[in-house]
Amino acid sequence: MEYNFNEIEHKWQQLWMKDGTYTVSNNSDKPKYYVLDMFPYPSGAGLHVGHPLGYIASDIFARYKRLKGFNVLHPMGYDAFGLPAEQYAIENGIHPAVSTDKNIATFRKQLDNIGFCFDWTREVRTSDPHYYKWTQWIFLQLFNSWLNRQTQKATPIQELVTIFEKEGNKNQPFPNEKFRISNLVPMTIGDPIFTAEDWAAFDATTRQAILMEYRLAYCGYGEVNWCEALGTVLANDEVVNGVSERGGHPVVKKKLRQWYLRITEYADRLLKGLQEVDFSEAMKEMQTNWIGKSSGAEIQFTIDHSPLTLTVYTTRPDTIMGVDFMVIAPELDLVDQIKTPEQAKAVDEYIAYVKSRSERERMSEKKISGVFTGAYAVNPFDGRLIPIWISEYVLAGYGTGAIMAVPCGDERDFKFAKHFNIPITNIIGTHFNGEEANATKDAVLENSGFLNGIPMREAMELVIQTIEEKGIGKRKVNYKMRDAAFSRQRYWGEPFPIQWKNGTAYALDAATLPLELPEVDSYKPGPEGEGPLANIPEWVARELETNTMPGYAGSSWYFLRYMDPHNNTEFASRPATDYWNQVDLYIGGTEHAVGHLLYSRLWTKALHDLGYLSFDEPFKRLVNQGMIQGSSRFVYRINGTNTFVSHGLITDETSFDGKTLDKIHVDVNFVDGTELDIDSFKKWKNNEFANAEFIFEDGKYYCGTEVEKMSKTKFNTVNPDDLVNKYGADTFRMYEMFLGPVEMSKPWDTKGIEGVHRFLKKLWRLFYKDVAPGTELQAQAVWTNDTPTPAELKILHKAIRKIEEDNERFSFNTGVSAFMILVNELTDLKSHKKQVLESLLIMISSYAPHIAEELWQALGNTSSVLDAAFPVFNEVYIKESEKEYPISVNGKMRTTMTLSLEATQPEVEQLVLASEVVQKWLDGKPPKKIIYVKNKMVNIVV
RNA sequence: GCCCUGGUGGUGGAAUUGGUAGACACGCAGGACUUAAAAUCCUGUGGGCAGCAAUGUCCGUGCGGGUUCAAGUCCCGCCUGGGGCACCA
Repeated sequence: MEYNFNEIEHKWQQLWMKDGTYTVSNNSDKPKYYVLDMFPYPSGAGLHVGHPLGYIASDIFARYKRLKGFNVLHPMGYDAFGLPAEQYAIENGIHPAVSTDKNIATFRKQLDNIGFCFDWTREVRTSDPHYYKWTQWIFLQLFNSWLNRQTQKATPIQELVTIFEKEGNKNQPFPNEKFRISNLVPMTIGDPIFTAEDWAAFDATTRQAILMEYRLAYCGYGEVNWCEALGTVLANDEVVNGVSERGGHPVVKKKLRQWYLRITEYADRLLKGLQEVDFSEAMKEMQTNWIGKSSGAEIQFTIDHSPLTLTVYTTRPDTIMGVDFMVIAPELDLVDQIKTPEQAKAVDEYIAYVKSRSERERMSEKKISGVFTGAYAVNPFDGRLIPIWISEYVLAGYGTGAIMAVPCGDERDFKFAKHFNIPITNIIGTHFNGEEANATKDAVLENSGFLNGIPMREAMELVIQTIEEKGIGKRKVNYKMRDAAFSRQRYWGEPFPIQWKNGTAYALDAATLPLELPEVDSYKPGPEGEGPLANIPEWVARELETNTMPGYAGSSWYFLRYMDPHNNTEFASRPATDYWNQVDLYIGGTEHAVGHLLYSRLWTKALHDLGYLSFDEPFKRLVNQGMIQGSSRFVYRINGTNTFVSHGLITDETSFDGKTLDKIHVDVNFVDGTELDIDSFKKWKNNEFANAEFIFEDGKYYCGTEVEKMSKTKFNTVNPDDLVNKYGADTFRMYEMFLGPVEMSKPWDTKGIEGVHRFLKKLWRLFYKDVAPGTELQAQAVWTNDTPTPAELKILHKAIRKIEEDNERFSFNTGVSAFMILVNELTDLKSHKKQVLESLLIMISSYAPHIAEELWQALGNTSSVLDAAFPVFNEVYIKESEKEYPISVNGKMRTTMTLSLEATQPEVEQLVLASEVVQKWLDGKPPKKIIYVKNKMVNIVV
C-alpha cells in the first residue's frame, strides 16, 4: 500500500478538529506547561516558509510535553493592528478591519494545512474590541499609578496625592526631568521640591500637571519624523536618507504631544529580573546594553560672560582636568541662548542640517562634523576656558545631551579634536601616545591640578565628593534607555481611553470601555500632524485623545489573555493566571529582543505590583528562532535592450562588454538551482519578458544569487501551501526542522525536501509492503507480534535516549536524523516488531503527527497516539562492555583499538604499546607519557 | 558607528563537557530492477600525493597568532555574512 499523505492528513485534521483533540482545559490534575509562539502580524502576503519555523518547533515541543503527561497550553492569535493595513486602506479605501480579517483567514488556512496543535478556541486578535477593551483597561492602570521609589512598586496614584497632602514631594522626587510639560509646571531645573503647603496652594491644573510627571503612562512632548509634503508623521522605516520613502519628500524632526510609558522607572528591576529567567546570554546582554545603566556624575559648568550653566553627564569625572572642549546636542535650547553673533550663522546652518538627519544616521556617521558656538564653559577647578561645540554625535536624549570631551581618553573626542585642531591636554602621561586615545582607568593622573598623582579609580570618587561639596554637581546613575513612546498619529490602533479637559488628561470610566475605534471617511492624517481621528468632528467634540496606541500595546500582554480568552469581567481571572502562571517556553525571533520583550516584562511587573498577577516575569524560558532568509535569483539585462546575459559570462554585476547591466530579481519558483526556466520567465508578469533574448552559456541561462530577507518584492518567497500539497504536512514539518538548528538563520532551499519525504516513505514500508493494487490490506501489512531481539531493543533505546535529549535541548534537526538512523537500522535488520514500531510512532508523532496516528491506529490502537506515553529509556538494553578507542600519537589519531571499558591505565599502556602502528610511530623512542581518558581516547606523547 | 550573532565538503548541516572532524541528508558518479520511465535498492563521494589495489601519507573547520598531551570547541588580533539600534512587526 502506498503512503497517501494527502488523504491521511485531511482525514486526521478533520477528526482531530471534530473531537476537539487540541482543546485545553484550565482544570486538570496534570502538571501544566505553557508553550507560546510570538504571534504573527497577518500581512497581506500570507505565510511564507519562514513563519512556521518557530511554530513547528514549538508544536513539536508542545506535543512532546503532552506525551510526557503535561496539560499543555499552546495557543495562537494575531497581532492585528499595524501600519501596513492602514497604508493599504489609504491606498485602496478598504477598512483595515476588512483587509485584516481577510489576511487572518488566509493565515488560518495556511496554518491549518501544517497540522499544528493550537487550541483555536483561545485565539486572540489585538484589534478585536473584546480584546482591546482590556488593553485600554491596563493602560488606565498604568495611567493611574506611579512607581513608589521607597517600595519600588507600582502604586495607585491616589496614594501619591495623600503623600503630597501630608509631606509634599520631598520623599517622592520627580522621576524624570526630560519630558516635562514645562509650561504647566513652574519649576524647570534641578530637583524641584514642594511642600504640603505648596501642594495645597496649587490649582487643579497644576496638580494634574505634577501628577502627570509621575504616572507610569504619561503625556509629554517628543520628536517625530515630520513630512510636511505628506502632512504626516513617518515611521523610521519610511524615511530613507532624510527623505520620505514614498515620494522622496524632505523629513524633519517635529515636536508633538506624545504618550509615554515610564519604563525608565523599572530599569533596575528589568535588569535584576534577567537573573531569574532562562534567556540566552546574548539576549540578556542585549537587554542589559539597551537599558545601559552607567554611573558617574552630573557636573555643572558656568558659562563665561553668561548667567547660564551647562550641565554635562560623564562616567569619568576623574578626567575633569583633561577636558579640552564641550559638545552639546545641536537641538538643545541652550544652543540658541549661548551662540555668539559671529557664530550664529554657522550654528543655525548646522542645526538645520542636523534636523534633517535621523538618529541612526547621526550615530553611524563616520564623517566628523560640528560647529563652535563661540561660547566658553569655565572649568570650576582651574578656571580654564573650554570652548563649547555642537555636533550631531551627541544626542539630546542621552544623559543631559551634553558631554565634556577628553580627547586623550576617548576615541571619538580625540578624532574630533584632531579634525578641528583643538589642542589636547594629556592627563595620563605615558599611557597616551598622541596617536590614539586611551580609555584606561589605570593611569595615575598628571597635568590635573589638585588630582595630580592620584590613580584614576580613586580620583573618580574624590571628584564626585568635591563637586557635591561645592554644590556644582552630583553623583548620578544614568540609563541609556529612554521612556517608551506610546502613541502614534495613526488610525489603526487602540484608541486611548482619555479625555482632555482644558489641557488636562482625564481617564475615562473603566465601565465605559471599550472605547471603540470610530468609522472614518478617510484614513488621511489630521491637521498639524495629528492622527486621522482628529478629522472626526464628533470625536474632537467629545475631547477624546486623537492619538492611538502603538503596535506593541496589544502584544505586551496577549500571553495573559490566552489563559482566559472569553472573560468579560477581567483581562483574565486570577485562578486562570495562577494556574497557567509564567510562559514556560517562549519562541520567537531576536528582532524582538529589546522592544516587545522589554515591554511585556514591564507590563507584567506593573500588573504584579498592582496585585493582579502572582508572578512578575512573564517568560520563564526563551528560545530564539533564526530567520529563514530568501535566496534571491537575478537575471542581467543589457541596459536599453531586451538581451539577458547568463551570470557565468559576466565578471562584475554592473557591466558586460562595456555596457551597463540591469540586475533584476526573478521569481525563485521558476529557477531550478540557478538555471532559469526560459518558458516560465517569458510568461512571467503578463508576458513582460516575452520577447527576451538570451546570451547563454552551454545552452543554458544561469542566474546570479544573493541571500536577502524573504519578501514578495524580491520574488524569493516560497509558499508552504505548495510544499504541503506536493509532499504533505508531515514532510514539510520535518524538513523545516531538518534544515538546521532552530536558533540559526539560514537561507531557504527547497532542494533536499525529497530526502525527508523518502524517509517517511521508508518509515511507511516498515508497516506495509509495496504490492500490486487490489491486494488485501492484511496481506500488505508486514508488522508482527514477535518479541524484539536484544539488537532491536538496543537500537530502539539508543534512539529513545537521543530523541528525548534532542527534544529537551531544542535540537530538532538532529532529532530528525535520529529518526532516520532508527528507521535505516530497522530496515537493515528487516525488523517489523509491533512493540518496537509503537515506540517509534509515539516518538515521531510530535514531528509527523498524521502519519503517526494513521499507522498507530492501523496497528489496532483505538485511542489517539497524541495521548500515548513517551517511551521510557532503559539503560540495560544499550550497555556496552568495550569500546573502540582512538589511539593518538602526539595528538594525531593513528589507529583505533577495541578495549574493555574496565581497562586500567597499566593494562591500556601495555596493550597500546604492543600495537604495530604505535610501534611504527614511536620509531624506537620511549613514550614520555600515556594519557588515557576512560570512554574517550588514548594519547601517547613522545 | 554601537550592541548581539554566525562562518565546517559541491549544498544544508553533525561533533551536547577540550578527546576518532564531516553523523544524517541533498547533489553527483557508477550499478541493479524495468521494454522504458517513475519509484525502490546497492556502491562510492573533503582535498592533494603515491599505489593496479588493499592501503599509506600529508593538508584541512573564514584569516593570522597563542594556550594544551590534545583546539571546529579556549584566549588575542583581523576579515566577512546576518539581526537590532527606540514609529515595520
